[in-house]
Parts: sequence; C-alpha cells; structure tokens
Amino acid sequence: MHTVIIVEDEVEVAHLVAQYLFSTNRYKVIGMASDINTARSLLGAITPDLLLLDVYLPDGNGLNLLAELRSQGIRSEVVLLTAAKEVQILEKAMQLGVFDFLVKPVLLSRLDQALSRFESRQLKLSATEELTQSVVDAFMEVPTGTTKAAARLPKGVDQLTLQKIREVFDAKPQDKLTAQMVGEKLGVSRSTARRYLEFLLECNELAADQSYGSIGRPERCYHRVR
Amino acid sequence: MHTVIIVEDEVEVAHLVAQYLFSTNRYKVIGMASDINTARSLLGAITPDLLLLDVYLPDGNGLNLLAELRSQGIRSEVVLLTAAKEVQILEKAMQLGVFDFLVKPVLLSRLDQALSRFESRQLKLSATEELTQSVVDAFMEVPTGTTKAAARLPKGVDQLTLQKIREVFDAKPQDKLTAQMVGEKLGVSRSTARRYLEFLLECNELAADQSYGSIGRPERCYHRVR
DNA sequence: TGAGTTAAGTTCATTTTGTTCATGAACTTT
DNA sequence: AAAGTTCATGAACAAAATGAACTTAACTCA
Repeated sequence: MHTVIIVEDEVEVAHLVAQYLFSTNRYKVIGMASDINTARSLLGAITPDLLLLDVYLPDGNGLNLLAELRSQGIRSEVVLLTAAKEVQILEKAMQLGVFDFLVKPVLLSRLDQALSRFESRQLKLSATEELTQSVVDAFMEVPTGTTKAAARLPKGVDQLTLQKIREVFDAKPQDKLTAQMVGEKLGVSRSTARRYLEFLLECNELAADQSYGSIGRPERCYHRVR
Repeated sequence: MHTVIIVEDEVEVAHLVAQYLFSTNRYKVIGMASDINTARSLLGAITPDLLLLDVYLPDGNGLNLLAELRSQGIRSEVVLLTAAKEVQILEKAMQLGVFDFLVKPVLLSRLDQALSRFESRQLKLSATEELTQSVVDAFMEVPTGTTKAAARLPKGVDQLTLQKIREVFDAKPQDKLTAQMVGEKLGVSRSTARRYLEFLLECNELAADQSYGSIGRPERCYHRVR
C-alpha cells in the first residue's frame, strides 16, 4: 500500500481523487489539506509516498510550498493538480522535480496512468543496485541514442542485444576490445558482436583502432570515445 | 548563445566539457567553480541558462547546493555530472528536477545528446502559450495515448488466463522461459502466451532476456524481476 | 616479393520472433 | 429463440536476428 496526502481546495476534486485512490485498493490517503498552512504542518508530521498537490490555494502557491519541502529534503513523489494555464508554472514544476502534472479537469484515466508510472518507478528503483548511464537513461526516459540511433534500429540490430553490448563497456569504460572478445563475454558469435560494434561506431558511441600483434592481420579494437 | 556555469572539481573533466561547449559555438561558459562555496557565491551573482554540476565536491554535496538554489527559485536547468553509483542519488536528483544526469566518465556523445534535448526544450517552452494536458505530456515525455489502465486489462488479456500465466512463474520463480515453453505448460498457443508475457513485461512483473543458441534467431526468455 | 599467418569482413541457411485475422464461444439485443 | 455483437484465441504467415562457413584483407618474415 502506498500512502498519499492530498492538498487541494476544491472539495469535489479532492473527493473524486480520494475516492478513486481508495477504489484501487493500492493507496491509502493518510491526510488531506485545503490550504498551504494546514499542508505544511501535516507534511511536517508525516511523509507520504505520494503527494497530490494543487497549485492555486487560498493562502499561497503550491509550488512555493514544494520548494520549501524540497529544501528540507522531503522524499515524496509529487503529482501536481492544477488549472494553471501559464507555461512558467510547468517550467518551475519540472525544475522542482514533480513526477507528473495533471491539468484540470482531472481525468481519472490520466490519473490512473500517473499512478501506474509511479508504481513502476518505485519497483524499478528498488530493484536497481548499480548506477550506470543506461540505468539513468531508462529512469529519465531519455530516448537512447537520440543523436542517430533512436529513429529506427537498422536490420540485424536488436534493442536488447545492443544494451548488452553497451553494458560490456559500462563495466570497464577504459577497455579496448575486439569483436571476438566482446562476443565471448556475452556468449554471442563474433559476427554478431561485430555487427553491433560497427553500429555503435556509426553512432559515435565507440571508436576503433588497430592493434598489431607479432604476425598476421592486426586486430580491430573498439573502445569508448571520451 | 546559452550561458553555462560548470561546477566540477576534477580539472580534466571541467576542461573537457568546457572545450566541447566552446567548440559548438552555441554555449558560453560564464563561470566555473571547483567547490560548493565558490559555486554558491558565483550563482548568487549570475544565473546561467544551464548549470553543469558535480555531486561530490571537496566541501560538500552538489545536490544539497541544488536544493538550496531551488528554494531560492533559481531558473537554470541543471545537468548533473557524477561518478556516483548509489541509486539514492538518482532518486534525489530527479526529485530536485535535474534536467539530465551524466555518469562519469563523461561521454561527449551523451553530453551532446543532453545539449540537444536542452535546446529543443527551450525552444518548445518559448513557443508554447497555453497549457493543456497534451502539452504537459509532451514535455514530461509521458508515453502518449498509452492510457492503458492497470485496472482495465488491455484487449486480448483475460483475468483468468493471466492468473494461470502468473502461476507458472509462482511455481518456479527462478525459471527463464520462452513464450513457447509457457504455452506448452498451460496448453495454450505460443501467440497467446506471448500476449500475456508481453503484458506482464509492461507491468514490470516480468523482465525479458535473450538466449543465444548455436544458430538462428535468439530466444526471448521471460523471468521474474527481483 | 611471395609464402605463411592471423583476423577482418560477408553471406545466407536456420531458428525464432512478431503479427494478422478467421474462428467460435459467450453474451446481449431484438 | 434467432440474430447480432464482442473478444480471446491460435494457425498461418512475414519479418528478423543469429552464427557457421567462407572469402578477402593486412601484416611479418625469409
């Protein structure tokens, strides 16, 4: 069960949302407030997993309250509920790290979507141990490889395998590896490893150079660009 | 030209980044600091469009500085630069509304990607007048249209069959199974098994992995997330 | 310079995935 | 009770990713 506090002055909206949260059986509303002051003391006493926060409240601005809470290091995820029409509100909201932003009138389907995302993020966060760039990108919902690769992966290149190849270099960013070596690490053939490495080369994620042995054709070594 | 301040104690990193920003001809580095205190006074005097901020600094934590700045209402977008490996850092960063998060060693290609996103957001923000839900979703990068409720099962997914699929993994939580295998265990077709497995993937109940055979397309294996 | 060696680059049969759509069971309307 | 509707299912098909085997390339050394 996730705990929630609702800060909203329009009673119908607050009620609607509370009702919906209750009906899911996954959320427990542990507090409600209809003005900044009440909200402040409430949040001083208890911290919810999720905070549903209105922007325009009778005695002040919800975003200012949020800024205050963040400087105190509050750990709750915040979903904004607002009728605001100014873009500045959105900009400020994003800079204060709100998790989602619901424009009134609140659609329950959109609220539900926000909740799904919230739950899935909580799950993913708790399941993640080490922080690599690809992990971050997954959370930030950054389209991976926007520069070139995002549009559509070429034939023979699979998202999952690509990720594995990337992770080889995440683990040891300094390494210089041949297609053979990468293939062995992952349990794929040299051909496959090579296909991916060449692709990453085109995306400028990797660079290649030659390594001369004692005899025979030199090896092609791939490494991260810095 | 966008203005930038770089707060980073490793000189090589600071230099590399500054160099790259300069070479784009679109950014102007208007200040640099290698510790919290210098950064604080610098940012008290001038506000950049973009702030590149390290987390571990000799005299404190960059995230605390950011919390401070946010409570003062600073308008800059922030890109974190860090070698941190703890997931808590990422969580806190997201709650402080960082725009992007670069894990060291910094890849210039990834930095470039962050800059592209930054520029495109600035453009979009200045071009937007009215705030509607779809505008918000575009900025938040919420997967649009996928208003698939957790409560409402999508087409082709039946509550009863779903339960059976879950039970297959309940029996052996360690197993990695293909759609084919799950289908056979339950006496349903691969297609059907696949439909459910993919659904559970989206719910983050399962994860997928590749299993490479000796030849031919690799198998897609589903397993419980832990 | 050419013989010998090592590894890169390429092809395509093989295997498996992903998708479409007719089917019929269960339910609703007339 | 007959006709209509809905919708999960799975057979058949199309598309895709892989790696064994092969060809070509780059280098060393006598």
